[in-house]
Amino acid sequence: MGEDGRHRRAREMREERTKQILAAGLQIFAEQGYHRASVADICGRAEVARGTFYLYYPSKRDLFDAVMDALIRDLERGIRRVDVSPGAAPPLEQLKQNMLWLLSLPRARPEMLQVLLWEAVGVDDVSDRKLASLHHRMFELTRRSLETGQALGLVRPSDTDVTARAVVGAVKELLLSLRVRGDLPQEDLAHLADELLAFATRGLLSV
Amino acid sequence: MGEDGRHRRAREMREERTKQILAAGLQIFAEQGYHRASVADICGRAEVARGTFYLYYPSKRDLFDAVMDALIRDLERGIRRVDVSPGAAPPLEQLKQNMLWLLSLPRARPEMLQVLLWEAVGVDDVSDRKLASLHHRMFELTRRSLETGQALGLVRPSDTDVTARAVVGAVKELLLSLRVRGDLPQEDLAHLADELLAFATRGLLSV
Amino acid sequence: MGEDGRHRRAREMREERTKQILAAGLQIFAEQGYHRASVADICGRAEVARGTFYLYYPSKRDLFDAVMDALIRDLERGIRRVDVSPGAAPPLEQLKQNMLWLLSLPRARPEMLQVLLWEAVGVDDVSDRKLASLHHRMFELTRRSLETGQALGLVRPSDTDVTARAVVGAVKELLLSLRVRGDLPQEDLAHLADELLAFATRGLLSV
Amino acid sequence: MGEDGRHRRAREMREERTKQILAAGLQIFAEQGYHRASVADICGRAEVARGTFYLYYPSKRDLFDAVMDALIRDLERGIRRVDVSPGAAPPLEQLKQNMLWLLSLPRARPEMLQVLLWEAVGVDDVSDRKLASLHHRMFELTRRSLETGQALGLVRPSDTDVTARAVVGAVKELLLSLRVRGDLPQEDLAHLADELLAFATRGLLSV
DNA sequence: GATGAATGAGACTTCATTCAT
DNA sequence: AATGAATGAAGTCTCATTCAT
Repeated sequence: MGEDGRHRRAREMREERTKQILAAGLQIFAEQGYHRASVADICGRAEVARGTFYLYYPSKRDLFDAVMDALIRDLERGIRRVDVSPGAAPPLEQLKQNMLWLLSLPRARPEMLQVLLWEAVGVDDVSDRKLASLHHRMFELTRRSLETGQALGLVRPSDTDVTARAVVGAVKELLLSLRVRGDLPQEDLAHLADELLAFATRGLLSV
Repeated sequence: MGEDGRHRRAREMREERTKQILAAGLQIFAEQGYHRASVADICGRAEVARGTFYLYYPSKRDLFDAVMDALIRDLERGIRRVDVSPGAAPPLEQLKQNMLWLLSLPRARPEMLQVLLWEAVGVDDVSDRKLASLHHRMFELTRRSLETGQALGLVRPSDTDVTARAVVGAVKELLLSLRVRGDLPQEDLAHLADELLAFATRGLLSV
Repeated sequence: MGEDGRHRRAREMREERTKQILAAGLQIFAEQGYHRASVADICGRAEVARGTFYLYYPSKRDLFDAVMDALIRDLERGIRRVDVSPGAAPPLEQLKQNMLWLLSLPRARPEMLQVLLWEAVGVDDVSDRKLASLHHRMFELTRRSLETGQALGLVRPSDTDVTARAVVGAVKELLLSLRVRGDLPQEDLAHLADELLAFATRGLLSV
Repeated sequence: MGEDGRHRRAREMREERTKQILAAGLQIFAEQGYHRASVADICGRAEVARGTFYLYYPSKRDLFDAVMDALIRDLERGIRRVDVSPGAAPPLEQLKQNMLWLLSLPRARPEMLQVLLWEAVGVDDVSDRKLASLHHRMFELTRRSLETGQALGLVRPSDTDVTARAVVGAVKELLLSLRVRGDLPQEDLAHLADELLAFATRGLLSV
């Protein structure tokens, strides 16, 4: 139908614009943080007028929510739950894959980490809850993995509530420290992952 | 003599007020973060007029700096460098003492952690630099301890650049997660410290 | 074409608003002086919101500069340098024309004189420099005219540094005194000009 | 009486302090103008506490009034009315004396001129009225002198309303221009006075 | 009387959001 | 749908004046 085609076209353009503003928001929020970023900045980057902005997002706050939601979705999409079914790759190998993917983020998606690990922190209650919730899922994923490992006899008995947090914290910290050093060669990522896994699996003590 | 006394009195009162406003700022910043906290809020908490505020701090920004400086000073004061001279307590014991002290902070100084680990993040370049600097010192402290441990044969060979970050991250994460649960019994702290140390020293794998 | 028209229209409206606020500023500054005039007053007179003001002028100070610049431009535009080329009107006649134009200002542009001769005095260093500069140009114009007159043998020898100032001062004073009497008939202006010129040319003494 | 002595002493000290603050006010107002001068500045110069200020003057505004009043009194005290009684010095000589005294002011009392000719201009309605009133007395003095001169046949017929203003303006202008050049030798004053009187008596034209 | 810390009204300015075109 | 000029609430900071000591 002509009607349908026109409608579809309109919808597609609308989605296009929505994404365009979202992308601009991501960039600006990553560069300046929520408070220093002005709606004018974002419109400038998105190359739309200030009024247009409000046709697509009800407020600066809502755009920030959308940016966070998109980042969180992308982040969680990349993480593979460890598969312990018979025939799957060894759990440690799977872990390392996850680790490598995470460690690739500072290079591949620097603004993602800049926003999720830094600029979104303490913005307001809503964003804090979003972060807490993301964090909680990462933590639970880790904790359940550890418990599975314990059930399989791979992981020594421990308070997974504590150790899962320690693991999550170690990873976050490494990502945070990579966030600043702009460029690091791919080979190093493997080294980092190895070191991190060695630390997590065998600890620091010799023998 | 009388002159001296009057001067001393005046100075003391000035210091008192300075601290009073600092304390109010700490509370308000911890509760609301830098951006949502208004000078009026802080004055309300400190029970002084708005003009009074500016007799003691040149601006809201400067008060925030002072708050951060005080917190960082308190934090670093509490951390004891591990003493490896003969006759000192065993290094792990010393580490555990540090850990226990840190883990007591969510209870003893909840606003300290709220500000240093959360609200000060991403406020502006100055506060970010302060945090980065604090963080760097913590990291270096840890890294040097690990290197000392390696030299003594206690710590297995590893890239201390990575492992030190992992350790710092694990501790930060635990503090961050304790920050929200207001009340936790003293005995648990020892358990947490033990678990954390066990994780860091022996890793996760069984055997 | 349509693009051009829209742009031109927008530019015109912008210039209109700029002038509208400039005019309001002139009125308010003339009525109240720089310090008692608030941005709110000016916006009230211009019938725009406070925020609108800052779309057109970066600050109250800048508006005052713009007001002064416009007044100074208008003032200097009205003054004709005396033409001594052969065939030109007699110098005294030309002087009288200038004088008449100046003397018309209290009626035609009362706020101009109110601001330039009164309210801008002592506002701050920038405005003082602007006034000094205007004043200097008036003085030099007068001094050079006197020197030309001396070269032509029309003006008696004298220290033109002194006499030029005296002339400028006499004119300023007359303008200042006319500033308050709102209404005076046009014919009087000719009388004033005649008296002033008679004073300046022949002095006070009889014979 | 002891009582009397104590009271007198107290009164004298009060007057002393009053003058001390007045002097500080004069200096600060001359340096910075009314609006930029803060009560704190004045107290600093007077070496009294801020509270003390208000024991002697009800407000900054009132101090400014007092400063102006003192300056105006000093100024008018120095001006001698031309004495036309038989046996008195020739009127022009008396005029020159007045002129010389006025021209000595930029050196002798620079702050007086700075305040009366510049900083007090446009401060507010009260100070404007004071200036207008001073000005009016100077004008009337001049006008009556001219009329006396006309009655004696010394001064040519003219609209004294205009010429008196011209004379006052010329003098003011010269004072204003001297205000800035800090140092000029005493002999020059005579020259200036001569030039000014020559201008006023004989005008500019040759023959 | 002297002090100076405290007060709070008031000014300027920013910027998220609205609205007429 | 798109524009961008206009809006005005809200926030920071200054400084003349008051008041407890």
